[in-house]
Amino acid sequence: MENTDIVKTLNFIEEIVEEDLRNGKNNKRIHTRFPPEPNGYLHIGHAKAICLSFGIAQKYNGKCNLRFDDTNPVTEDVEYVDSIREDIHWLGFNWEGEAHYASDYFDQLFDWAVMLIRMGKAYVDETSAEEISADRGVPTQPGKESACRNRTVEENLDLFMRMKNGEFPDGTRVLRAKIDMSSPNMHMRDPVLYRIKHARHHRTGDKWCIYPMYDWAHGQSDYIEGITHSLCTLEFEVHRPLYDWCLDQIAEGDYRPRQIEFARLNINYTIMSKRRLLQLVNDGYVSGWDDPRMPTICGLRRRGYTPESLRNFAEAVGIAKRENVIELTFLEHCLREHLNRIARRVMVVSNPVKVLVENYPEGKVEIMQAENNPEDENAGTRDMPFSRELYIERDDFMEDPPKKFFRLSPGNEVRLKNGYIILCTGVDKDQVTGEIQQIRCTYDPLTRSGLEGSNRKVKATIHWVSAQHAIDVEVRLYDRLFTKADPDEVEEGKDWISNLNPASLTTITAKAEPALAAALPGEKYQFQRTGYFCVDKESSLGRLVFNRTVTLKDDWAKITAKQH
RNA sequence: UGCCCUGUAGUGUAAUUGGUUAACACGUCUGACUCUGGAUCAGAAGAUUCUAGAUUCGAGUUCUAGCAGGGCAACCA
Repeated sequence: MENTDIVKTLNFIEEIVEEDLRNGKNNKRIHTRFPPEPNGYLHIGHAKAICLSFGIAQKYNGKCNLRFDDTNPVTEDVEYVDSIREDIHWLGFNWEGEAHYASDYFDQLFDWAVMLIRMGKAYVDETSAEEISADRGVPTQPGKESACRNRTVEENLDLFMRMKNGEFPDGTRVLRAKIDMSSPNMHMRDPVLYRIKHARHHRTGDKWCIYPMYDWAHGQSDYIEGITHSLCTLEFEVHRPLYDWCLDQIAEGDYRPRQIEFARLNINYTIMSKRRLLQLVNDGYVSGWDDPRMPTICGLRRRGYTPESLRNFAEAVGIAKRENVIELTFLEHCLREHLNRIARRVMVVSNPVKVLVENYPEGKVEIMQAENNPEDENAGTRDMPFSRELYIERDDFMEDPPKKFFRLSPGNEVRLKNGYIILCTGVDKDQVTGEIQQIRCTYDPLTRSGLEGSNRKVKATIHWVSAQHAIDVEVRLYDRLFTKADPDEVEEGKDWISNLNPASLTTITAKAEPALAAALPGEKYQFQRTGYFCVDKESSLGRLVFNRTVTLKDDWAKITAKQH
């Protein structure tokens, strides 16, 4: 009776939020944001961040903005903007109001930069990029101050205006903050605030030829939007002093957004870097961003993942600052948990072998009733034709079975799910190759599913389809993209590409029960005893294509694996 | 060698904020049940809480010193 309630503990960010709430900080407002750069597709790591920032807002009655961090026009594109919006909605989240863009704030950011110059805290530097980099020094040694560091305010103002007006070519000048060239934090060694890029921006067009850097844009954007908790991944930890510094220069009053960092998601057998995902696409290792093997949200969607399963995964994985590698099998567990509840069951034989039921009348067809989903009593039933010639899975028969093999073998009985109990009487083999061409059986008419005679104990139940009624479908069997848990673990001279799994996609033609003929793209099924599958977007009524989302757990496979 | 962050079963996350027997989930192993070798149910194994000191009646939690891992030296975000 007592102590059965498991109190859901808070993660460290929720603790901070609740403490801020207790202290009445920001008038008890909670406002987060998700700030993707539109230069690639969202992946499951972003899904974690999305669930966090939107989830915190939901939980504490706050708001969450979507803001495109579009300060670098040369890598960014509207194609990505659209996909990002779609993916967030698909995951089940809605941002507050309209989507925001850092580029919406370019005017304000510029004015603040001018203000900074007037305060003597920023200067135009015409040192080359290489020299600036060299002068910044190394972490263990202080940097060297630029010769431009002590220009007059007037000179800086004039130069900055001319930068803005397009008088200088790309890369010839930057605006730098004047902070501390000997800071142990490299980011405080007079960071670049603006650079010249004569590039067309996807939103502001040709209005600007100078663009703010991340550090000069991000905190200010948070500030403008009234963000209270700005959640980001660990690599921005060292930026926080700069984030705070920038805000202190421009902020009036007490309000400050607060940056909090958490550890990014890593999953074994998986890569998450945008650069590498792009390489997989560009070099043709996968068919596109939404290839079902990709960890992108659109790839997972096409693979058959559900938003629920991804949200549950993000919740279960938790939030902390410690580096982590989640097991891919855990993601799959979260997936199965949901699919088990919602997927309609059907029978599909992927590697068929013919069964002849010798004592079943030729030409006779019976209609069997099959439960659509034992986990959902409202799912109803469907009809399955039964006849004299059937297909079963080749793996479900063994001529000379080992001890723990419970399925069909000569002299043994097996139950055909929703059908009859059959007894194997023999096999017909190709005389030359020895390959089994047909399995001979007899059926017991009293054991039809639902009849009393069927209540007999039989060791195993297998799936089947009626040969004359079955339809051919294309099935794409997907497996993990990499052969190594850590794709970076490579021999001398090789790179992560060499760890790509050559068997990550196998395409087969399978025999499906006729009820599947009307399957529509996106629909999710459980092929009984095999796995979860969804109808691919390339599928059509005449030519069905299924993607294997994930296999069912398979204890038999575990047993056989152990014997080797 | 500078600065910052992080070290808790195989994996991830907890631990009433210094309180006694370190919890939960996944995984692993047993068993039960089953017209999916799925699902479900019951149980078990598995941790010197990175190490060594210190403070304390009491330390996973505080302090010091080490060690290990990660991050930081883009006109990327």
